[in-house]
Order: sequence, then C-alpha cells, then structure tokens
Amino acid sequence: MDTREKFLDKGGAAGRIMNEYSFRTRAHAHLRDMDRKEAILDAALELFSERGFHGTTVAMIAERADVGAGTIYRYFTDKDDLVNALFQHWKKTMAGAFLADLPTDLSPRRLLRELWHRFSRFSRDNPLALSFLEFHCHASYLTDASRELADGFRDRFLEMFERLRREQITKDVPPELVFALITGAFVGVEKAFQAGELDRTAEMEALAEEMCWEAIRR
Amino acid sequence: MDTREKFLDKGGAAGRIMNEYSFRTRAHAHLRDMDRKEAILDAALELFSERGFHGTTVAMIAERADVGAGTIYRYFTDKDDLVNALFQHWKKTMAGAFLADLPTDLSPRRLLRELWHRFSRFSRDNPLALSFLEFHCHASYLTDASRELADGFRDRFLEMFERLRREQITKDVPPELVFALITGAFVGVEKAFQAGELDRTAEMEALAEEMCWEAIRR
DNA sequence: GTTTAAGGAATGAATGTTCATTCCTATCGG
DNA sequence: CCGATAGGAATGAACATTCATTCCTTAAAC
Repeated sequence: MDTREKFLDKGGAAGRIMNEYSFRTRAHAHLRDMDRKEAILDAALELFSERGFHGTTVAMIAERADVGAGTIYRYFTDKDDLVNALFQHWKKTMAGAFLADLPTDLSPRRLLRELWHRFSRFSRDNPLALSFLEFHCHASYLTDASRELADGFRDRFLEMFERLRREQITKDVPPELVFALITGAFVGVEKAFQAGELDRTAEMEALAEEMCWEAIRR
Repeated sequence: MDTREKFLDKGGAAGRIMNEYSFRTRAHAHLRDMDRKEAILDAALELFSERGFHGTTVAMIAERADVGAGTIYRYFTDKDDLVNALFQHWKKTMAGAFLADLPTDLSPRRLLRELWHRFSRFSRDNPLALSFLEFHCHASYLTDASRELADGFRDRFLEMFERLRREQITKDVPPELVFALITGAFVGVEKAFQAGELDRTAEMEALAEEMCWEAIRR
C-alpha cells in the first residue's frame, strides 16, 4: 500500500475531480488534493518519532511535507491536534492489524504465532509507527480520546490472556503480567531490529516467538 | 540513601564549610553548597523523564530545584551539557547497580535471578532513572561519550549470554536476541508497575523472573 | 476553442510569545 | 568592607500561529 493512501479514512471523492491536465500543471504536481493531508501526517510521523513532539517545529513538518507552514492549519487546528490525529490514526491502524479477522479456531500455540507474526509485519511495514506510539503514549498533550483508544486496545488482549489462563494453557499468572512481558519483549526485539543490533530474518523472528511461548506456557 | 547524596561523585568537602548560622540565614537555607548541583540534577531528572528534553525549560528546572535560572549555568555550560551529565551519571549508576560485586560462582539460574533482582531494586529505588534513560537513549543531543557509555554496558551482558550459550545452558540463539528480549520484557513489566497496571509484589516479580528464565533456558 | 472572472486553497512573511543564555545587582561569608 | 556567588531581569533567537496575498482550477461567456 502506498503511504499516500494511508490517511484516506473518509471517501476522498470530493478532492478527486481534477483532470489529468490540472494534475500535471500544479505547483506541487505530484500531490493531489487530499494527498496534502497525508503528506503532512507522514512528515509528522517521521519527525515526531525521530525528534519527539517538542523537538519538532511546525516549519520542519511543512518543509518535509513540501507544503507551506500555513497549509498545516487548514487541516489541523494546531500542533496538538495534529499529534493527536496522528496518534489515533496509528493506534487504530495497529489495533486493526492485530485484531481484524483473527481466526477464532486457532490453537493457543498458533494464536501466539499469529499475533507475533502480525505484530512483526506491522512494525516491518510501518517502522516509525511503533516508536511513535511508544514514545508518545503517556505524553501530556494527548487528549482523553487518544488515551482511551490505547486502553481499549489493551483490554482486548487482557481478555484473551485471561481466557488462556482459565483454560490452564498459560501459567497461572495475572493476564496483565503476561501482556506487559510479551509486549515488552516484542518491543525490545523490534527496537533491536531497527537499531541494526539484530538481523531481521524469518529464523530470528521464529526464535523470538518460540522464546515468548516458552515464557508464558504452563 | 537521600537523593541529595546521589551526585556527590567527587568529595564534597569544599562545599561543606558553612557553619550552622550561615546555613540558617541563607536565602535558600535548606541547601548547602554542593547540594545545589544535586538539586538541579534531581529536578532535571524528574522533568526530563516526565516531559522530555525539549518539553522542559531551564526555568522549570530552576524553579523545581529552588535556584535561580542563572545558577544552573554555574554548574553546567548549557542545557545539553546538563542532560549529558545526567545521562552519564545514571548510566554509570545503573551499570554499577548491575555489575558491581557480581558473584562469579552463581549457577546460571541464580545469576538471572540475581540480575533480575538487581534491576528490580534499581528501578524501584530510582523510578525515574529508567524512563529517563529509555526515553533519551537515542536522542540527538547526546554526545558520543554518552553513547559509548551505553554500548559498553550492553557489551558486558552480551559476553555473559554468549558464555551461557556456549555452555549450552541457554537456547542456541544469538546473545543479542537474548539481551533484547530480556531487557525488553523487564522494561515492559517495570513500566506496568509504574503505570499502576500491575501490583509490585515480591511474588509478581518472582513470576516475571521465572517466565524470563523459561524463555531463555535450553 | 479561447478568454476571463470567481472561488477557494496555499503560501510565507509578520506577529506576539516563549525560550536559552547572559549579565548586572544584591547578598553572602569572611 | 571585600571578593565571590546566587539571583532573576534583560536579551536576542526561535517558535507556533495568523493573515493578506498569490496562485490554481473551474465554469461561464462568447
């Protein structure tokens, strides 16, 4: 999926009435209408995850998105609104990548494998999204709506691990502990991949997943 | 240990020559000379770990440390110097907490338990230090000296896990993977403790440690 | 098919604010 | 009294945000 398509949550038909001629002669010919918002969000993701919220200026975002600084304020009321929109977009995208169409008939062993695989693919395809979400998850500029979104995501996993505990498949430990340990391990391994400290191979991912299974199995 | 004592790396005798009278009549009577530097570093730790480097102003640090803004520049050349001093101090302190007087005759199982326990105690005693180090470890304002310190710490662990692998005690996986997974898991559990999502009890810590052992044991 | 006027979007210089840093003054210990 | 030190107002740079202007697209008129 092209990165330009990512943020088209709502149908973009209204912005798509330009013909080929107009498309080619615009100052920023490579960007069509709705693409501007996406370009801004993409640029913000890169900069916020590299430099943090306060370390990123609106001018930097504008420059990387190849738009004027004022244009950002046509799409977002202010910098806070932008970071919250970005956070919510990626939180939803990540939740979807995990939970959408999750087969219900998988064995617990296969379930963990599937989850690990989804997580792995998500952070390979969106290398900046994970560090952005991690980096900003407790930030003071997040609105309540952003925070609640994060909690809802967590709850789905707690239910899952609670069930596996009742069925005596995992160790008799609180699901919160399983969640904290597994997600921590995953994030740790993923960071090592991204830092180049570890080679991202299918074999390595299988090893890591196997180790996590050993950690939680009864 | 009082937090005021933490930063007295070098003997603080020179700063301790005031008598009781002068102590009581100073503008900020509760602070003695060298304590100012420590108060600044303590305040900076709190603020940097809560709000990040760019989200913290020098005025905030001065206010929380109960000193004038200009005073900070008597002890540090600039804000970058301050954050680097803080990073290096805590990196060294953490490395010390892990590696100092580590018994050489422990069984691998006991070694992991000891390391987990040390890590656990360190982050219980210094709840802000871990998130500060995590939060800033790849920041652009860190000097090379700060970065090298972080690497040296990691290398000690890699050697340890390499040995355990050769001795066929842990799984036949790269030590970098073991390191990434174990530290990730620890940080995940520790964050959950700090966020109040998990009760910090001796039992819970023992469970978490047990799970990590299962993850890495052959 | 070409010209042109209107509407809306993008721009980036200008604005007021906030920041890191400096520096003069008041205060302190001796 | 004197030298030194802490304080915090002053300074200039950098920031988020605004807004008058320009530019682009469309559609109407011919």
